[in-house]
Order: sequence, then C-alpha cells, then structure tokens
Amino acid sequence: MISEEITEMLKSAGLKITPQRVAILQVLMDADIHPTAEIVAERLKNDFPGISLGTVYTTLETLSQKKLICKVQVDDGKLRFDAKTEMHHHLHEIDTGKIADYFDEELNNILKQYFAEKSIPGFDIKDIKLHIKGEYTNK
Amino acid sequence: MISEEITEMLKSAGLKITPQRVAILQVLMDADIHPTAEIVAERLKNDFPGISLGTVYTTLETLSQKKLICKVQVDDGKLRFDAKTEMHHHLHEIDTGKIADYFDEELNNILKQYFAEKSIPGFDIKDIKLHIKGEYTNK
DNA sequence: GTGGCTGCAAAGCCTTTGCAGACAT
DNA sequence: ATGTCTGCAAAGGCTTTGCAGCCAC
Repeated sequence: MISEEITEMLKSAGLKITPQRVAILQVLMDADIHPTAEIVAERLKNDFPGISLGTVYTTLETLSQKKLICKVQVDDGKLRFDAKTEMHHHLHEIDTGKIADYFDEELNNILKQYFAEKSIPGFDIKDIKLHIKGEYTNK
Repeated sequence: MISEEITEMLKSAGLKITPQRVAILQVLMDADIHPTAEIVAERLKNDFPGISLGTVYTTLETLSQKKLICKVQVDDGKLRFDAKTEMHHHLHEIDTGKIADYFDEELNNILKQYFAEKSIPGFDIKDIKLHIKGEYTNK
C-alpha cells in the first residue's frame, strides 16, 4: 500500500500523521503473518533505530481503537495484530503457532446465507471468523 | 458431571487423582462461561480455602496437555479454559467480553461437507471453530 | 502556540518456575 | 517407598502507565 493511502486512513480517523504511525501501519499491511508488537518494532529498527517498544504498543492500541487494525489472539498468550478489514478467516498451524489468513468468498457466502436464514435468538452478529486449526502436510 | 466420571477421566489420562484436580475439573465442567485461572480459584475457595493460584495454573496446564480441556483466548489478554470437547463454536459478546458456547449440528455438517469437498491445499484440518462476534439485542 | 505524540523507564498484571514438604499409588 | 503433586514465594514476560521533551498542526 502506498504512503498516501495510509496518510489518508490516519487523517480520517482523526489522528495526527507521524512518521512512526505511518511506518507501523505500513509494516502491518505488508506483513505476511500477524505480527506481535515486538515483531513490528523489530521490522522498524532499520528505518527508525530509536523507536520505542512502548510507542509501538500504544500506537497499535490506538489504531485498534480507531478500527484501522484488529487485535488477534491465539493460545500462545501474545497479542497480535491484523490490518485486514475484509471478512476472512485464520489458519492456525498447531506446531509453530503461526496464523495465516484464509480468504474464501464461497465460504463467506455460505455462512452469510446460513445465518440470514437461521439467526441466533437475541444475538446480533457483527462478524464471523473461522479459526481453522491444523498442520501443513508437506513442506 | 458426577465425581466418578471425573476420576475416570483423570485416571485414563495417566494422572494421579487428587482432590484439587477433581475439584478443578468439576468447576470447569459446571461453568457457564469460560473461566480464567483466577475465577476457577475463586470458585474453589469455599471447598479448598488453602488452594494455591499457582496450583490452579499448573493443573489447568496439565489438563490442557492431556486434552481434557482446551485453552481459549480472546482479546482481553487472559487465558481461559473450556471443558467442552465436542465440536462447538463461540459467541463473543463485544461489550462485556463474555464468551458463550454455541452448538449447532446443522452448521457443523455444512462445514464438514464444505471442507470435505474443498480442501485447503497442503493443510490438514484438525478442528474448526467459529468465533461469532456480536451483541445481545434485548436483555 | 498548543495539544497530542514519542521515548524512556518504572510499574502492573498474568503466568511460570523452583523448591520443600505432603500425598497418591 | 517413590515419584508426583501442592503450596508458597520469587521470578519472568508481556503490556500499560507516567512524565518530560518534542513535533504536527
């Protein structure tokens, strides 16, 4: 994603544009996996040698509150972050604890249709995410 | 669940039968929500005034390794535990952070059939769990 | 110029670990 | 009898908080 789009995202969320925030969002959007705060800080070390881990934490929290990113948690106890906002699902690799994104439009349609017909009494669904646990067979 | 069944579960997992372990499993199985270690300890205070929080943690970890219970995590950063072993799903109430179980055999069948036909390349699925986020409308 | 943001350090909280005594088998 | 388990306390790791100086606006 190009820097101007990121700037625009921050601006429309009512946040000041700082180099750190732009860089943190950039890292998250380019990330293959769902990084922890520490991983984000690590990847910023080249461009921002002086960046503070505390700032990364607070920035991620801020972005999360503004709904620009999401928090993700698995059973390893560390908080991870996700810049994807479209409906998607997660593949948990049991051995390594890694989480990959899983996009499946056909599945989304099945789920939407299912819950359109059969709603859960008294519960208003905002989001559905599949957590698919398993392991890679050959690699 | 009656105490003899719990004893049997522990025995077949190769664990020694101690009053603490039986009580912890009992609490988890009777729990309406998914308790944290602290909540479990709290509920045990009546019957085991001297029980240690550390013991609760280590016991829950042991039970989890023996697959008698599962770890559950949401975005509040606390580890929670679940004694349900059948396939089921979770309703996250956004406001309160509470997690309720959601059983739906019809949905399970749809998911099983879907992934039987359309497998994910190179990925061997062990478990599928829906995390349904939303809020209760009227209560 | 002003309010918000960063960096740093300290504190906080949840969880794990180490060890001595106690217990289940 | 012995190997495991409990309780306690200390340590550990991740995250939050407080504050002074700095920066975007």
